[in-house]
Amino acid sequence: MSKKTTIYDIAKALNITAATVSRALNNNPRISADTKKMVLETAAELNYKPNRLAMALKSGKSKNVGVVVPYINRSFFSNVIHGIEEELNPMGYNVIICQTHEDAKKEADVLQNLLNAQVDGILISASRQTKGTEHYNQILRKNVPLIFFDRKLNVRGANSVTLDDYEGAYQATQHLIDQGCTKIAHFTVDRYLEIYENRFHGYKQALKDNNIAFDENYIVTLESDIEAGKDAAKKLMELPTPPDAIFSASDPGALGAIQYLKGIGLQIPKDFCVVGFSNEPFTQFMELTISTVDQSPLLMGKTAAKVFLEQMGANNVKIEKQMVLAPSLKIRKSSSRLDPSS
Amino acid sequence: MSKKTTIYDIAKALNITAATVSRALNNNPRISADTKKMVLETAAELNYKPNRLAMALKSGKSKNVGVVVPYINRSFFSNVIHGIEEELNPMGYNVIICQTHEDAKKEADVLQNLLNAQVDGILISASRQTKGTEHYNQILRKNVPLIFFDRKLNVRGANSVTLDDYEGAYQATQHLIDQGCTKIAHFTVDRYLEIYENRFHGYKQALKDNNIAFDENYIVTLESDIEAGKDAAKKLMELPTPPDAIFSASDPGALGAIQYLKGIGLQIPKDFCVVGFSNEPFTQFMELTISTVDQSPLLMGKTAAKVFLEQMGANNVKIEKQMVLAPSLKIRKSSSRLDPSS
DNA sequence: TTGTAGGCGTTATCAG
DNA sequence: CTGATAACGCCTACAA
Repeated sequence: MSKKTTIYDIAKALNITAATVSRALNNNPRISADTKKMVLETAAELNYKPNRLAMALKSGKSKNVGVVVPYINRSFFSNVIHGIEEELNPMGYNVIICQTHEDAKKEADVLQNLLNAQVDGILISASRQTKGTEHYNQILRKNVPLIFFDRKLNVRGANSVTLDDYEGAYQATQHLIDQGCTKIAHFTVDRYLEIYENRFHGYKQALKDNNIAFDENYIVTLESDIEAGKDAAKKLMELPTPPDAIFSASDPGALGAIQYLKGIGLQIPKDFCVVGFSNEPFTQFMELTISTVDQSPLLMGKTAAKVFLEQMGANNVKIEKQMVLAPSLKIRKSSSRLDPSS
Repeated sequence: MSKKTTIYDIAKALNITAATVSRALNNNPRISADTKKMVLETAAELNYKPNRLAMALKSGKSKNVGVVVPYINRSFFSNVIHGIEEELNPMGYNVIICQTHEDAKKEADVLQNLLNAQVDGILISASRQTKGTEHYNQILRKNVPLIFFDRKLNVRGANSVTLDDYEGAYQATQHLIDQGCTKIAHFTVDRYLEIYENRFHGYKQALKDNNIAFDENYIVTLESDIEAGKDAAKKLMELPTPPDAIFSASDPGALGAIQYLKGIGLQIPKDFCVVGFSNEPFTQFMELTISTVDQSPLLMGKTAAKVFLEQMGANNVKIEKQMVLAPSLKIRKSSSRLDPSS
């Protein structure tokens, strides 16, 4: 029972040839109903399962796609992956997941590895350290579809599915202004990445549209973690004119800030308002729930997957699609002065 | 540049045969240093990359392993996967991740799918609905190593890496008793699964060892989510003799209970102590940090991966290993009457 | 409708 | 040390 049964075993059992078995199994019209039935029956009896490796080698299609993310254990990314799988598994694709740990070298490695594994496509959210685009061109040169999601780089021939980060940041900032905040600081992460750059611009534009002067001192660049958020908030509060609100491009940054501000006796949202970005689960679990911008990761994953499927469907026609999803501001306690409902 | 270069291309370029090229590439001793050098050089020039599919078909080893979990977007599981990848990627394995959504049928499907994809092994945390073990036997019959982690079922020939849930529960309960609690309730999830059954027994034994009577009314079975936790806490507090502590087998359950208890005016930990299980990230982010039992998911993943590698190393020798990891109680505010630090 | 033969890219077993 | 050949499991012209 250890040896796997092949189409040859079926052929032998029926005194026919493997080619005929293959046709029966593939709904090839050039076969009689009788033999087809017999083949199907004995295939079931012998518990035949096709060897995907052989099919892949023959067809040049592995039915595997690579998904590359900085970290798998981040709510946003694992939910995007969830969306990708939901769309791709029913179409017979398996998903190979790789992490870059925000390391450009590691990213190049896993991409090469995926290429060697003959994946049919690659969906990727670029690592923060990635600067060049040569790895990506190499993928496209091999005619492997490349789809960026969330963190894109500008690569000709690649598709992308991103959030309208500008709009999300604009809404978040406008919301803070609507709450009566006038000295709004901004936490950014890495403006080399479009997503953070766009959030910065959305923030800036909202200030401008409300005739609030932009103050460079209110911009802090920090890692996306709680400790960094605390430090950054401390730094801001030591300014001659400390801010009265923070729009953070990351949720952990927002949480750290909140913890620090409460620690020095400020009341949120009465004295100070905070809005984050990403809608990480913990933002809802806190007693003081945190306002944030939802990125609909599930939808992003599904959309990226659909773009890939289109690409596969289009015979040799190169599609170059840039999709942008709408953000959704979640107003919660950390910024709700006017309407204090959850 | 679209066509991939094969060993034949290298052979042609050097006027030698593909077999020789193969030997050069594989550190086969039966080859001259000269030709080897030339092959390596032109391989680099032509940008040759081995086709893993072909190697897989030839060798019968795909260098892929399947990892099956209920949900990928749960901190515990995504960290286990993280650990698995960290161990397996350096050994040249790719990880194919599948989700069951706690659905036994889906689980059977993905397992079959992984088998068809010729994975070299399967690491799995069983879905809650899975009752039979026939799918698993089928895997073992094909000589594909099967390693359970966390949620195991008893299958002969399979390996497992689990947490000492009994011990974790015992420690948690003993800790509550040490805080002066005497009427300790228990939230369980699904006692068909060993992990929950063991947590239940650990809880029970700790009571017994402290001469506290076991009360069936204090046992509530609920889904692992916040709303269910609230409902369950409500139910408990409506008992003639409500409890003064809860040991919850899940963190969301503990959080829901805390939210309900605070809602009715109880002070935690002064009036009521709560301990959860899993050390989900949010348990540390709350203002009222939640005591919980850490399952060291990263270590669990690495350990499961190592068991797999051992299995692959052992030539035809069947190993059947049951590894048990030690739990680690994290004492936080939700149960710290005596030492109010952290 | 079915059989034959060749090939996908690689490696292993023979000879030479 | 190197070359020829077969094989892994499947598919597909082409021929019968």
